[in-house]
Formats: sequence, structure tokens, C-alpha cells
Amino acid sequence: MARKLSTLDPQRLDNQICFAVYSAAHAFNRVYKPLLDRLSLTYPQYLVMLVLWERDDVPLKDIGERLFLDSGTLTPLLKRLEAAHLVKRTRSSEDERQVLIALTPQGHALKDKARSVPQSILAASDCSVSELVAMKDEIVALRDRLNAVIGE
Amino acid sequence: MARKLSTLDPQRLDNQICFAVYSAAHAFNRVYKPLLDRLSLTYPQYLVMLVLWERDDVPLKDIGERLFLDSGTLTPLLKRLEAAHLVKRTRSSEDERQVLIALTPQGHALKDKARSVPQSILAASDCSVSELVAMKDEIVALRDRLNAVIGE
DNA sequence: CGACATTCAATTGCGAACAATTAAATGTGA
DNA sequence: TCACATTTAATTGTTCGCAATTGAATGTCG
Repeated sequence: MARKLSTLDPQRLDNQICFAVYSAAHAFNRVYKPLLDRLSLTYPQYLVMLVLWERDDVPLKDIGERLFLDSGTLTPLLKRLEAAHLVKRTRSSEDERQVLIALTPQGHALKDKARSVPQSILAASDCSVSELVAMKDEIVALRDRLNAVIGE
Repeated sequence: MARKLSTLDPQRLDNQICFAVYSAAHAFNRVYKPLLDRLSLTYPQYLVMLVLWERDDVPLKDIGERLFLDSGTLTPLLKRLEAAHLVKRTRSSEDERQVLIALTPQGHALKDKARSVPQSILAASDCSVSELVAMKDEIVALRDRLNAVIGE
């Protein structure tokens, strides 16, 4: 029996889209690193700040749903952001189970300092905006199909 | 001064391809989890096994270049694979600095048990192979452009 | 040959990411 | 009302991922 050609072998690393996505995520992280170092943020912390810059004073749970992260990841991350004086964590008075995350003045102010980050990433991508938007939409659609499978 | 429309705001989370890639990587991870649990592998361990199933008895460094990972990540990971009797780690006799990674018989045998994994992922992707291949090639090209920027 | 730089793996420390569990607050139905 | 389930964050433990450092082996150049 002939062995499958490696260019078609589904078990071959370079034929797997998951590895493309996995390695691209790490490449993004490495490009972000020096940009975010100047803001003293890690990449996941930056994502949380992006959420909060859109809408402030939201429950931890909402941030988690937006970023697909749970409290096990977010609780310590938010404590670090609080230690850095970027957010405030307070129990909701209407529902004591919830923790509301609000930006501090420094947290708000950081948005301006972060304004150049997306352009730097765009430059590093070395790609037109329209191409990136098209790719982004395809990847998001794939992600949503994968997430749909997880919930059976 | 009018604020930019949110659909064009480069600082908006949902407009960023990096978040698409980041969240897709996690979605893949969650789909892989139950499949790899049956093999007692984590996803990064599975990637290492994919490399070794292609070519055996390779230096740790080569695995790292293939997966874009360094010894700080790979050394403990490979020790776990060795503890699971899937690989053997030996110092190269020609160059004592290198550690050669070889599959054990169990490590080789696992390839067959893992053969159904790519099909399951394909099914979860709910997408034609040709579309996936096209996306994969675009993502790999983007990743390579990003990595090119990192080395200045 | 011998000083020096380079290469490579291992180690340490920190920050994710997630499963599993715990505990408290809230909701629901008999 | 009261028993019970559900929701929510926090906690614990394991594994990645990477920066920075260490130490040993090898390469290079005077």
C-alpha cells in the first residue's frame, strides 16, 4: 500500500490549520511584547483593557464572555491590573455574587498611550487593511463554528 | 471632533485580527482537549509528537525551530513525554551540547491511535478542505511576515 | 595552543489558561 | 417558608510560554 504524499497527509504538522493558528498567535504575541512593555501590560491584560475602554464598570463575567476566559484566568489577572492602579474591583450591591470592574483615571488615560499600538501591528502584518479584515472575518467564523461544537 | 465609527475604530476589540487568532487558537485547544485526553497528551505535546512522527531522533533545537518554542518550554515538556514512556532523551555523542529526542515503541505506536484526530478537527471546523487549506496558507504567510519583523 | 565568543540545554521566576473544587449569594418550586 | 438548584468568583494544582541566567561543550582567531 502506497504511503500518502506528505503534502496531503492529514497527520503532517504543516498541513494542519490549528498549528498555523497556534503559531500565528505566538507570533502576534512576540510582536506585541515590546509595544505592550511600554504600557506595562501583558497581551491578555491588553485585551481586558480593550474591553473596558469600550465599556466600563462591567461584571467580570461579561469580560470573560467577551474574551472566552473564565474566572480562574481573570481573577488573578484583574488583581494584577488593580495592583497596577488601572482598575477597581467592587462587589455589585444589587447582586453580591458579581464583581464589577471599573477603570481608574490611570486606566482611562492609558487608552491614549495605547492608540499607536494597532498601527504598529498593522505595519508588522505587512498587509492591506482589507486583506486583514477579510482574514479576520474568516478566522472569527471558524472560531465560532469550533465554539459551537464545544457546546454540543 | 467626531468620534470614529466603532466599525472602523482600530482600538476596538472585534476589529483586531490578533484577537481573532488568539481566540481561535483557544477554540481549537478546547476542541482538541477531549480528543487528546484519550491519548493522554496536551496540545503542545501532540505538536511535538507530530514532529517526531515525521522524523525521529532529532535534536531538541530542531523541534524548537519547527514549533517556534525554546528550551525553556520544551525541556520540561519532553521530560513529561519521557516520564510517559513516549520518548527517550539522550545526549548526542558527536556534540555533547545537543539532546536528541527519539520515539519509544509506544511513541511510535501512538501515531496510529492519533490517526482519527485530524478528521475530527476537520468535522468540527465544518468547512471544506480547500477552504481550510486556503485559510491555513494565508495565516502561515501572515505568521511568517510577523516573525520576519521580530528578527528586525 | 589558549583566550574568547558562540551554541545549546537546563533552570528560575512570572503570567497566563484551564479543570476541578469551594463558598457565598441568588433563584425556584413544593 | 424552606429545601434545593443555579450562578458567580475565588482558589488550587498542572501545564504552557517566555525572559533571563547559568553552565558545559564547541568553535574561532590571534
